[in-house]
Amino acid sequence: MSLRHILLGMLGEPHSGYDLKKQFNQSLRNFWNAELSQIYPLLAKMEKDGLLSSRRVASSTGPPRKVYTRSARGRRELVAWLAEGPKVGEERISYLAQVYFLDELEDIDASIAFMESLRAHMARWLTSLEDIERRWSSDDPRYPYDLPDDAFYAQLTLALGLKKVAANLEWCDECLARLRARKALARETRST
Amino acid sequence: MSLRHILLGMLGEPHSGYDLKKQFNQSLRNFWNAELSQIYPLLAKMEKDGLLSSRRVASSTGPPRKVYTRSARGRRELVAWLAEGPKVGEERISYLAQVYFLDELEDIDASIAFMESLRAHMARWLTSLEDIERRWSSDDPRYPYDLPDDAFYAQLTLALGLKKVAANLEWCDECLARLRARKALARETRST
DNA sequence: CATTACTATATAAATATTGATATAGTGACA
DNA sequence: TGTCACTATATCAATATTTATATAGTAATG
Repeated sequence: MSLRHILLGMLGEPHSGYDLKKQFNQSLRNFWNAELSQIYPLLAKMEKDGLLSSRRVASSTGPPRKVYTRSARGRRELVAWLAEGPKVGEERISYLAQVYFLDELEDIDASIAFMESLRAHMARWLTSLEDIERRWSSDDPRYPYDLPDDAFYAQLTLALGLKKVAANLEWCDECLARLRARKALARETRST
Repeated sequence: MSLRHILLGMLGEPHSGYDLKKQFNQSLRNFWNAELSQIYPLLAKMEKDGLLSSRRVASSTGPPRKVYTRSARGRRELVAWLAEGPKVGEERISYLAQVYFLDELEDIDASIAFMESLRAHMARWLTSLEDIERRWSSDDPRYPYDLPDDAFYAQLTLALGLKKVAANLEWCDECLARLRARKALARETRST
């Protein structure tokens, strides 16, 4: 499991469950997502296990917030996870599984529609990553060089995100070209 | 959930659970993995739900195999999943989460070691994808053009895999260059 | 004929994850 | 005052997933 470790990483600063969910939606989404209904019980369990501590904080905008911070033990567990080395080979990419079985659609136009939709998703995703980059670079004039540690590593993940989404977009275009060629070919074959 | 649909996709041809696991290890691994202990009960459940049918087949190499094939209903469910459009935004990439929190390691040499290990993983991965491509292209002289439907779509996923892993590898090199520059900078700063 | 390696199926227990739903405070607006 | 939108915390039930383990046949080796 990684969510446990991801929360430990996020809780170097105090945050409430609701806070954390917002961070997932804004940036961690790009490599991991979690629902509130998973976050709340996990925070409670991790506190029971001595990895986190919590306190109530009054709020001006709503009910009192329960903010968590990681303990020294929590930090050790996070560091141990990083020290184990990169966890490669556990990736999960649903849309690729779909493409793998796309021949089941029979109708090539349906495949083309699928791929156009995927392309649109990727284009939106790219825009959102570019927005993040713009925001970060206007927040910090040193961007992307000479950043403090946390921003430095976050920038690295963003850089990979940009590269990969751009590769995806290119690939969608190539797929569409090949699908259309295939469609034309099928038409010719039928008419001869 | 997608494993259910992935199994439906794989069971256009009859396969045993053991078979399916081998296919995961060989190629689906690149976008999804599953253990035997998940596959067996799920196959049983899907059969109970009328999505699959099974029969026992004697084997010359070991105990009798239980092979499953999808039913017409199973195929409809697969097609419905594809028709819903691409499932984007559910990706899970553990190693990127790790990079995001790599600043917790404090010691920049530990970060460099992490990234070198990641680079080695990516290099191996790239080799294995290139092997698959070589195998496919020697199996089918028409590769990668003019392929039958199933091979055509499988080839598309392979093409994306190659693109993304290559992008990852490039990115690792850039990261390493930046980490080393950062290390040199830290040394200078300390000595002045 | 004992051991090892490989093929094959399977279950149990523990965890993780999703999807639906409940509850409540605050601020704005009609 | 009612109600809508938003912030916030939380639980339940249903599923999905991982890790460890059990069982057995076949085939080759010594």
